[in-house]
Amino acid sequence: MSILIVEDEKNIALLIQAGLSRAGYEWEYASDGKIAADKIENQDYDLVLLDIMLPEINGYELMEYIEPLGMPVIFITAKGSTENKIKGLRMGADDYIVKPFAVDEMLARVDAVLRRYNKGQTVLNVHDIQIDTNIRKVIKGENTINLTPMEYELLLYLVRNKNTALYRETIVERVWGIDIIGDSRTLDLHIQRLRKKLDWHDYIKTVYRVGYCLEALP
Amino acid sequence: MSILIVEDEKNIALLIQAGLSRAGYEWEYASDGKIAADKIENQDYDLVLLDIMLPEINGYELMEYIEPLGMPVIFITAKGSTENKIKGLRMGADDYIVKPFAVDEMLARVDAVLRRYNKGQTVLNVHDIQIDTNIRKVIKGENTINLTPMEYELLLYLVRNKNTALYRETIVERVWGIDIIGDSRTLDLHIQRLRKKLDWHDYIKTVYRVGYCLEALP
DNA sequence: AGAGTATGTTTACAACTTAGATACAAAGTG
DNA sequence: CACTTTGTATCTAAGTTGTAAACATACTCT
Repeated sequence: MSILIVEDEKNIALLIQAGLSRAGYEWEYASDGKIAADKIENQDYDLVLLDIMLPEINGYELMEYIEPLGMPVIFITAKGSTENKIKGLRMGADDYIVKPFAVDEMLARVDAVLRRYNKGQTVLNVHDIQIDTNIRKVIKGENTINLTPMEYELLLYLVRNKNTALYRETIVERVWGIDIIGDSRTLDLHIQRLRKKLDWHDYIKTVYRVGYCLEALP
Repeated sequence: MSILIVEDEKNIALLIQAGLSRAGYEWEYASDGKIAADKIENQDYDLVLLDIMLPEINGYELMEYIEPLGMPVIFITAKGSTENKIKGLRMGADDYIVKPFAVDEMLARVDAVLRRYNKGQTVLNVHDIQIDTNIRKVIKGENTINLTPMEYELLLYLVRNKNTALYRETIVERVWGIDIIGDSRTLDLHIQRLRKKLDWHDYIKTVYRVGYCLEALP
């Protein structure tokens, strides 16, 4: 699952990148329209996140180029520019996000569009639980398990990277955001809470000096 | 299956046309009310997409003309003009779309209206209530529940997106119109009022830090 | 093997964020 | 003008999340 980010503002690009990584998506990055066009020419992406305001080649021109390829596009627009939204949607975009946006909301839209194109999975089954990403619900047998937002994100990250030993630093970076400083027991704590709530003491292994690993059948 | 688009803004007309074509519908286009009236006189359409703000003959006048013919109408209105929405629906429109809109949302409504007419179904059943979208009436058991316009629209949005965790921002944007600023308890308040009136405390779930989700059987 | 150290687990709690409740004011309607 | 609808302000309740500290376990090295 590969997503192309086309965005000239570095900060926003970083924000998006962190979010996508956290959700377990692969991504590539183009800081302007030219680079984007090159990349698209050489590779298929499952989705393009496209800022409208770009130097060199602007978003609309790029969209004309993308549209015939049938790649889904979510475009990013500044607040209030209703005209832009209409123009973008008219040109075949699948959805839009208004800057500034919450990362989680962006992820929800990404999920929705991918789902629509049958590229995304709504329900994940791991061991004895079911995760419905549509309603952010975790079900074990008959019971719904109440996870807090952070717990849910962490679980999702583990599940999407199951059978991989994940470094603590990586997990923290991907789940919490970019820079969390130094040593902290926060991750451990959340792992404990997950193990307890899911009764997954056997499945979430600690890998000494590395981090954690969710073991599950592929 | 033929749809008439009545819309004076070229951009939006193009947007609609592209969407309908993509979804495999035939369509014709009228850029003002006069042309539309002519076309309707000469041919039956399965659905009319009607902009309210038109030069010459406005949307309401045209609606009076269409209504006795029994053609389904979805009208298109600018953001926020709740008044227009209500007036349009009172005059017999089947649904409305707020500009600017996502193409997929429009297609969903088109599908819904056509389906409704084919099967003669104007009623949505969710849990213990019935929503008659033709007359904007909500019935629970024996009793009619009096919802205010905003409550009704919020309910409809929830019902149309049931079993999906919806972000507060998305709900506000799609139900109220586009740009509502910052933090506000307005949505919460309306959710509370809905829960109370429908006695749906169990069905409308709050998803902490995300928004709300209407749980219902698919 | 066993002491010593590094690393992970557990518990309790305080700070913080978010949602709900209530009252009320503004705006629109008949 | 009475009445409904809708949104804001404000307070309260509830839920979440990270820190600290005590405790337990795993590893290392002699």
